[in-house]
Amino acid sequence: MKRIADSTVRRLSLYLRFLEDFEKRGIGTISSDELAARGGTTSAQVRKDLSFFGSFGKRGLGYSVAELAARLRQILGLEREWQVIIIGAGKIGAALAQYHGFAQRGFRIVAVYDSDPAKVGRSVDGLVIQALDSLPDEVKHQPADIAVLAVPATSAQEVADMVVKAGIRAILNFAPHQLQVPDTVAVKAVNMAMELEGLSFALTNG
Amino acid sequence: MKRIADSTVRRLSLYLRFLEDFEKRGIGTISSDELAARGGTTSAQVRKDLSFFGSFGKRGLGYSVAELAARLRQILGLEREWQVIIIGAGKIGAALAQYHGFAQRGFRIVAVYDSDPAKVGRSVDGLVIQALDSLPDEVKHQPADIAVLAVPATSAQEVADMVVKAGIRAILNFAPHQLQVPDTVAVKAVNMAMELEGLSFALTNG
DNA sequence: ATGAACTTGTGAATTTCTTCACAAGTTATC
DNA sequence: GATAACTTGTGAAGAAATTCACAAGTTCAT
Ligand SMILES: NC(=O)c1ccc[n+]([C@@H]2O[C@H](COP(=O)([O-])OP(=O)(O)OC[C@H]3O[C@@H](n4cnc5c(N)ncnc54)[C@H](O)[C@@H]3O)[C@@H](O)[C@H]2O)c1
Ligand SMILES: NC(=O)c1ccc[n+]([C@@H]2O[C@H](COP(=O)([O-])OP(=O)(O)OC[C@H]3O[C@@H](n4cnc5c(N)ncnc54)[C@H](O)[C@@H]3O)[C@@H](O)[C@H]2O)c1
Repeated sequence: MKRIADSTVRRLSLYLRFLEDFEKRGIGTISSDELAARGGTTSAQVRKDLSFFGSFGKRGLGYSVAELAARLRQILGLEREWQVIIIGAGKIGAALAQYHGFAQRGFRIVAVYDSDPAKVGRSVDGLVIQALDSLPDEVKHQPADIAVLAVPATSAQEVADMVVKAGIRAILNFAPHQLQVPDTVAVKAVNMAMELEGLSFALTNG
Repeated sequence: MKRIADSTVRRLSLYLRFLEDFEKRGIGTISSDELAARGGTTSAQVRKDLSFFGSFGKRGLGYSVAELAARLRQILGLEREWQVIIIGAGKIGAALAQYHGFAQRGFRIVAVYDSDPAKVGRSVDGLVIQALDSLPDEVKHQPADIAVLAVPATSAQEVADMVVKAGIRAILNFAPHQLQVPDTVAVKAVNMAMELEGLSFALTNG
């Protein structure tokens, strides 16, 4: 199978969100044009993105909202539940642990870790904070799919190394540090400072 | 001036972070190769990115770390301080307000707004939460450059409309909703669900 | 001075991504 | 069942981003 571009995957994720919206409003079918208008893209782009995976529409009519949503969930791997652990129970880690929007989308937060003895044992949103040291054993016992890193930038690399060693193959990194991991591990970074700097650039050179 | 790609700006932001790191460690000059290794890119990419703005290096030697950092700050518009307001003093809004990493990079949080009367008047990290209604007047009085939206997705569009009307021309959106704004307004979105779905895709099709 | 070892800056080549444009298929109407 | 009005799926074209490759410049050792 041809390599799928990151930008395509991001758009699929967007399309799915729109489709769920249409589904909720009881709309049965939708055209690539309507889907494109919502996402700030073009109908050709929508059709091309979908064409990598098959043909899901009906000429003259458009796409069945329910059917396309189901296919996108399948493509994105959202038909199963993913086990997520959060490392770093600080401000951002706690906010994430308390956010129920992820569970709704099939990302179940199963554990929260921290290295600070003062935090271990407390709970966040019903989850008892575990000692970081216990991670390798815990993960052996109850495997996790995705690790969310919400630790200071200075600890991010060592925590990532530990997580990779424990066999976890996907990381969502909030620390402003470029992680070095084997290329069998998928990493996505949420870098807010970078987004702000992008806005700064736009305001300066707009 | 030629339009600069978003991907280029993101990389400049990365380079700047590495340079600051090198600066701290007392390293005086650096080659495009070393800079590239850090960011997971290539030396040609680094040089091309920089070439859009001028030539800052010395052949045979590389770049002066301090000088290049200064030029990047200038290019990105980071020589001044930007006034940032946060709208929505919930879990994520509060985490952001309490985070001092932004101020360090020149993004000064000057106000926090919320529509919930129970929250208005309380403070977060020394800032008193203001009523959303007061935003237009407050902004007239003390202009803000960037609005961070940390409100539920259902309110995001109306809040964005209000912010745009108040004259703010840059938005960082945390709500999982595609904002419609005039193209004079810069928008960046932090969409964590999308990142997680990207990881789900990678794990499924890896 | 000279040569060896580096490194930048940049056109050109290549690869990747997006848009165009249209045949082919569907539905609705009369 | 003929016609009009849509819409998909997809090669081909076009645009954009990345990588190549090398002339030109710098430093250092001898
Ligand atoms: N808070 C924000 O709004 C925000 C915004 C952007 C980026 N970030 C980044 O997110 C990360 C966390 O930020 P925060 O504001 O939540 O910080 P924080 O200080 O509130 O929390 C960090 C937590 O990580 C724990 N920790 C430290 N080292 C650890 C280790 N080796 N293993 C496990 N846990 C460890 C600490 O005990 C603490 O509980 C930082 O890298 C920060 O730069 C935060
Ligand atoms: N918390 C997270 O980790 C997280 C992660 C990803 C995305 N998000 C998104 O960020 C946004 C905020 O999430 P949260 O967890 O902080 O929610 P929250 O419910 O804790 O906070 C939302 C806040 O916004 C305020 N608010 C509601 N409507 C408003 C309006 N019209 N104007 C001003 N304020 C208003 C509420 O009073 C509340 O204080 C949501 O869109 C959520 O989907 C949050």
